[in-house]
Amino acid sequence: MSLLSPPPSADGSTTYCRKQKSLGLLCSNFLGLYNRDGIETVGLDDAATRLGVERRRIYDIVNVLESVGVLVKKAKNTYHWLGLGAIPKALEQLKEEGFRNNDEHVDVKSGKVSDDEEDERVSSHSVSLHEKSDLDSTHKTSGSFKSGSVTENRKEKSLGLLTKNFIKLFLCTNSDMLSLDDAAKILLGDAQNPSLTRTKVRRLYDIANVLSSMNFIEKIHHPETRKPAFRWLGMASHPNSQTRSATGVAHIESKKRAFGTELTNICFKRSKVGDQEVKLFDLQSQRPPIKPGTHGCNSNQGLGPFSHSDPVTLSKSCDGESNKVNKTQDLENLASNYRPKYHNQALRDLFVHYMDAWKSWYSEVAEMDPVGVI
DNA sequence: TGCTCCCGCCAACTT
DNA sequence: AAGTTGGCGGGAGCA
Repeated sequence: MSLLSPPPSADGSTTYCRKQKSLGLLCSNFLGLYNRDGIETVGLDDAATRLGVERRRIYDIVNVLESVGVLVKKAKNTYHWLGLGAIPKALEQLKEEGFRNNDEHVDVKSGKVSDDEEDERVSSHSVSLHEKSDLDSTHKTSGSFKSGSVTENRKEKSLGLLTKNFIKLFLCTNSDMLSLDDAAKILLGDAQNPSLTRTKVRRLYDIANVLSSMNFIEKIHHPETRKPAFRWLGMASHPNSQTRSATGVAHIESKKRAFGTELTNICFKRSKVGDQEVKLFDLQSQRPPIKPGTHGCNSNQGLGPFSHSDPVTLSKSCDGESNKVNKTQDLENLASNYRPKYHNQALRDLFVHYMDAWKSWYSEVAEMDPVGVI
């Protein structure tokens, strides 16, 4: 049975459950499947078969993951797996790109601007693009595309580019929270065309679900407008960060669906599952289910992209003190293995900052958690 | 009832 | 020409 196949219910039939099919869950399962030692390539057909979904959905996941550096296209149907360790570097590049493009912004403005930027100008929302940083545009990133070509147009609207731009909004601004409306207006098509905007918002939901399943962002509600918003967790994901709990954000433990944050493969009945929802198997951590309301092994999950435990190095959680030591060593090995060799002092400092933050967070978690669990 | 977002059509693109 | 990729929007699930 594939990972996403619905189980038979008591009467032998299978009940359709939308959550089982969510991109967020698919992403978690995808990472659970491939995020381990020895994985070098990912075949799209293989992934689709093993995850029990059609290829189309794999494209969605892969495009978003490629944007954050987890994998890179190698050949037709094949991706090279870089792993979660490549994420910090990818984020740094996005951040750098965002700021760099912001510097070039004047030049961009004088010429043709991307639809994103154009959108920004016609948009009535309050945040200027200069404050929000620039967004990627194929006009700048590729000279090989003829201006106005179908290819360029298609590329401009790609899910991958959209993902990068979405992340840049968080990385290159002071605010760590974006309302759904603002994000859509900044990132997506013609704000004066409701139809186009609606379409683009759908894509934003797709991206947000994947990113939230990886704990890059979380869905919240704006404290004033109560409108849905996304909050960036990736760069400030440890408890020491004041931004995590002291922003005054109204954390609504959403009674609404939170696609992408669910790791539930199983849903016996549509709705009504609610609090009694049973997590049969947490693929993300490769661990048995945790009852709702308890913390146990999962108490510290969900703190940024690092939190997506590598099944190989972290799956032995809950095994006691010796594993805590092993995990620390694993993490240190991981950090040293993936430590970028920055020649840029600023980047080096930034990386050191992240490492310190991570160590600080980890040691705090280790102290809080007597059973050696992340 | 509006928000959310899965699904699959089909056009663009690649081999 | 056949296969791959992925934009797009209809419409169903859900609160």
